[in-house]
Amino acid sequence: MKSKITLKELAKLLNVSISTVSKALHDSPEISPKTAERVKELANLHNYKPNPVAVNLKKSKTGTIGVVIPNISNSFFAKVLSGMEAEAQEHNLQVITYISNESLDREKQICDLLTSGFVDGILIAVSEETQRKKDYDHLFALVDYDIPVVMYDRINIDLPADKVGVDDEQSFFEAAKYFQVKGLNKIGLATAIHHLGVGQLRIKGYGKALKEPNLPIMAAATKPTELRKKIKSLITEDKIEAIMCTDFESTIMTTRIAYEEKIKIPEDLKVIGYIGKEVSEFLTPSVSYIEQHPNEVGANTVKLLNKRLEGKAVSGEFEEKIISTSLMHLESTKF
Amino acid sequence: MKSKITLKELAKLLNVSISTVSKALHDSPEISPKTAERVKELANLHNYKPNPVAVNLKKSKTGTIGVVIPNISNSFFAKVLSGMEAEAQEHNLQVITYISNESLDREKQICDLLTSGFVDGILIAVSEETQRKKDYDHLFALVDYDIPVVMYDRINIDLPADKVGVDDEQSFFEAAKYFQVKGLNKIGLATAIHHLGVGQLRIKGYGKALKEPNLPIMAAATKPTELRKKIKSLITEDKIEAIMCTDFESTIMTTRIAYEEKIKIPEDLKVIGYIGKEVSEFLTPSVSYIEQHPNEVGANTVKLLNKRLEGKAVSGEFEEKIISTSLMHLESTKF
DNA sequence: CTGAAAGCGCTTACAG
DNA sequence: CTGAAAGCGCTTACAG
Repeated sequence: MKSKITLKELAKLLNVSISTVSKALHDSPEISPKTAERVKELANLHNYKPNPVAVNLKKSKTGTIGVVIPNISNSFFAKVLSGMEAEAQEHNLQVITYISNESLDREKQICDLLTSGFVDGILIAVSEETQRKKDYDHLFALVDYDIPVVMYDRINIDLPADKVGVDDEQSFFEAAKYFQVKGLNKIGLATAIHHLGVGQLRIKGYGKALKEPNLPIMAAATKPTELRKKIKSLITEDKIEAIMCTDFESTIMTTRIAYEEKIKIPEDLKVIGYIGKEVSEFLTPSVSYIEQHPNEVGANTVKLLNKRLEGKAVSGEFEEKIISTSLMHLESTKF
Repeated sequence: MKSKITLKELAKLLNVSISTVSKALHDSPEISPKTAERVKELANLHNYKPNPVAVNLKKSKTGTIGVVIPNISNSFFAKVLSGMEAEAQEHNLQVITYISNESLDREKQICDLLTSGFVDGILIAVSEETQRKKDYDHLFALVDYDIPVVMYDRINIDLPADKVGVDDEQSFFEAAKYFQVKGLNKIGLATAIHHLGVGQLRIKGYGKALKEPNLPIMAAATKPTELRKKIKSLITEDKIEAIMCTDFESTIMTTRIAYEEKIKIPEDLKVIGYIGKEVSEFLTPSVSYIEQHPNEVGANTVKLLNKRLEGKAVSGEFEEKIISTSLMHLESTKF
């Protein structure tokens, strides 16, 4: 790499000391306007930029934050990352990504790596496997290490850390209520993520809305073939009038099965799904969905971390921020 | 943050010099086995890890690479990033992400930031706007700055840099040939990315396969409403027998229009699209697609950069690696 | 107003 | 075999 000019070299060219150059560039009042001018001019000419590694060593920080993402192909997380990146820019933080691929082992590796001092703080959504096995030791290790941690989205772990979540329970409570108000009684639910905290919250919201004579009717399975069978049964045998899907897989599988079984959406079956706008809008028919505002989730996560990094948060006290969802109506809920 | 133990502190505890500790931990032959043992034991006890910022300052590098991503919600790029991250781990490189949101201005900002020394090398897929306006000055500035750059996916720019691309042209040539062998004559193409290099390559491949009496029949538009009208015309008026779609939008829009127009896929219309597996498999019907092996693209991009960072690449000579695609048959190409 | 010195935490050539 | 010294590039308290 073309060797960048350093303070030392600028100092030599100007026949002043390194301290003077550094102070001049920082607009220190100690420096005479004349010298400051000279220094800045030459610095500009040579396009001087302080070496961030040196600055960080001096300041005992890294200027970076680590983001642990379970699955970047999940468009929710992709958008969360985008929101984080944008917000991080505002605070001059660089975002280092670590992808756990929903694996506990990988997540542990990453957490171990993160204690090496690569980052000033950590944003994490735990992996599916972590939640299933309820193995949180590595997370507590992180916190014990006194490195600021903010959990996002998958936050139902009793960890002393800031958290940013989505109002999962409320979203499905409202969705079910919407159907009830419209006079529907047989409202089903399909889920492939009942083992995840967010899935459980969504199911809980649905359950709260359903009281006699509206009993919960659920299809829950992780294995696609299993789920398919159960959803099919809901649609064809239980003859539900509406279905709420907790995740991408169950949503798109539901539309698929309805198509195969010649059940018309929305005429015979209303559908609300957890699915991104880009896909939802193009489905046939388009599927009404819960908008989770992932950009907001990402931005708020970085904001909480930054607050802590800047020492504006009370040590030992933690914030929990919940982002409200919006129910977006497309064709699949047309009455 | 709990202050991590340093070499200095270890040295004091052991009553030896800092140099000795450092050498012992690096298995230097200069150090007696006995001392080495003592040092390592205490280091382990205190879970000593060298401060990466200090090490990097010493070695005049950052240990990080910057990845510029046009749009992380595009699942192709999301998977590329995943491949990069995995490969970077292998080489002990941290991946810093920068998302340009397909904006030229943002891309310029990022490139400017990247010359500040945050990263050792850069992986970039240029934004749509950059390609449209053919404004590449900031990219040349990067190269002139002597920071290693590897372009990926969108590589049709005459920049002296390593490149990793997808065999876009060949993919559509083969797809068209497939239809021809099956005896189809009226093969259409739909595209929302004809202004992008990769789009042009796909169209070119399609065009090469089509010779009299099979004339190209194309629907090309960036605006959704415009594209919709054109695709509809292809399907209903030109009565094409097969359609090839260059991107997610045109693919999913095509299935949507076919559904609305009651044109049956695959009976009346065969479809091949550029679309990810996760969505494709769940569409109704499922859509045959071009698999681009994004993980491979990502991994190879990092490999090329790493080769250069390690000084194993010849300065002034650049490699171009093309990843072959695979045509994946699902329901939409059933004969 | 300017500069010498110390120091962030490490590595390594050199002296003993 | 061990340690003092220099240095990576910067910042800043202190002396003059």
